[in-house]
Amino acid sequence: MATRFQTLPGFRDFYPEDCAARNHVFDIWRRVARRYGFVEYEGPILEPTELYRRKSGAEIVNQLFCFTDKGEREVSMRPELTPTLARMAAARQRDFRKPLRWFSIGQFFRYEKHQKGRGREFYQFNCDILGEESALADAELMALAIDLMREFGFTASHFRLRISDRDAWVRFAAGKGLDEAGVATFLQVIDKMERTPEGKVVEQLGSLGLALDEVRAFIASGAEASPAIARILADLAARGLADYVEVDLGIVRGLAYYTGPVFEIFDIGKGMRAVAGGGRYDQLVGLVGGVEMAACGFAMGDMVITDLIRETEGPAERLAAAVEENARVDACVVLADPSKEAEAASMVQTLRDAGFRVLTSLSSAKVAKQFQAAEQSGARFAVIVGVEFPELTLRDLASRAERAVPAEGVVEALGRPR
RNA sequence: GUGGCUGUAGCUCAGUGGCAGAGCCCCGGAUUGUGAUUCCGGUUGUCGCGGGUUCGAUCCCCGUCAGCCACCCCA
Repeated sequence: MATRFQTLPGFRDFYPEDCAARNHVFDIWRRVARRYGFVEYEGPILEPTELYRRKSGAEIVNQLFCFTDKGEREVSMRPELTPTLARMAAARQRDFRKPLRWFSIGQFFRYEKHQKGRGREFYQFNCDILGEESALADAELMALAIDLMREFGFTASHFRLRISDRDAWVRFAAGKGLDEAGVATFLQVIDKMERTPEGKVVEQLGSLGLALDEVRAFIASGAEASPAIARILADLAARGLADYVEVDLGIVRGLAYYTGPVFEIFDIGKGMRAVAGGGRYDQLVGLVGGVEMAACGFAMGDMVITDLIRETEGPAERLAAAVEENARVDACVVLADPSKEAEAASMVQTLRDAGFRVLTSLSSAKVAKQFQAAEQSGARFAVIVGVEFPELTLRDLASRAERAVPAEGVVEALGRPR
């Protein structure tokens, strides 16, 4: 037997139904982003490995799909878009009025072990505002993220957007006398605090000269600890989105380059998965592109959100409707008399020109077969072309009712293309 | 990177230390221009791969690869 090929580990085939589901997600990402006045951009899928090393450090290379190309260049399949965005924005920063409101939908690659909600290849929606320091920019992104979820069909009972602020933590740590390295260690402890046994947390904080109680008290202070968060909360409340938001200073997203407010969207089911996340990164454009530019943004991957949609009543129905619509057929033209092949071809073209989705048999199948195919296609109508042409028979495939229609009246008889 | 579970027809899965199975799907047929049901017929397997035990292994053992799940990580 010949070798059976299958996808590489962590890579996916998208059969038509999967592709329709993927496009449903893409459609909503794009629709909501445009509603907020964002414009779409795209970058290269292959970048110099150094671009990611610069941003994230040498150890990142272990998680990259990287290789040496035929020109001896060290290159990587992109694992994320932010460094590319920073380069692009910096390179032509004088060409654009600030703030930039840019979004992108693209495919990314990470050399990791494949598991639920995570593959070596995935699609990600990226949405960023560049050249704006106000916390209202952060709030705008959070509102957009919430509206994405609502557009998928989720409600406040399904998810929550949790807000934190790296600045608040840095001020807290500095007030306790921690140096830069101490702050970094401290933030990692906070990041894992929820999943770490209390005794170990006490020990870790103790080695930094901190007590668990004072850290907990700070987390409990919520918005009072951060003017930026207070501003964001007020803005989101004014938009009527308060129900979707909560302050949780315990949220600390891989704080490598975040410099201010950060946020994540979590599903409230037992999964408690993060479906989106982002924050402010005012230093990164300077680091990568050499031009100082304030920036904030967030990303949402396709795998977790699609899992969540399929598991949730409401969003799942919207997805199913989109998949069904994708495969919809309006009419099948049935050739009942072989001598009318040319007339049938002409009829097919006329209907397609009018915007209908039309199928017809590509081989000389028996009429019974053609009807069976028509029924299985899900078409609403069969248009029967036979000896009586230019008179046609229009058959409603669901009700099985037939009526005679002149050839020139078929487009009208079918109604409007959807 | 660590551990658990699973690999048998295109799909979902039975099965037994002694000839490889079912359902579904797919294809063809049941005479003239109408779909369902039904009936008849048909295709497809290195039983994931490699080794070991055995007279004989799809079955037992070891390894390996792949998938799923949990942990680690998560820009």
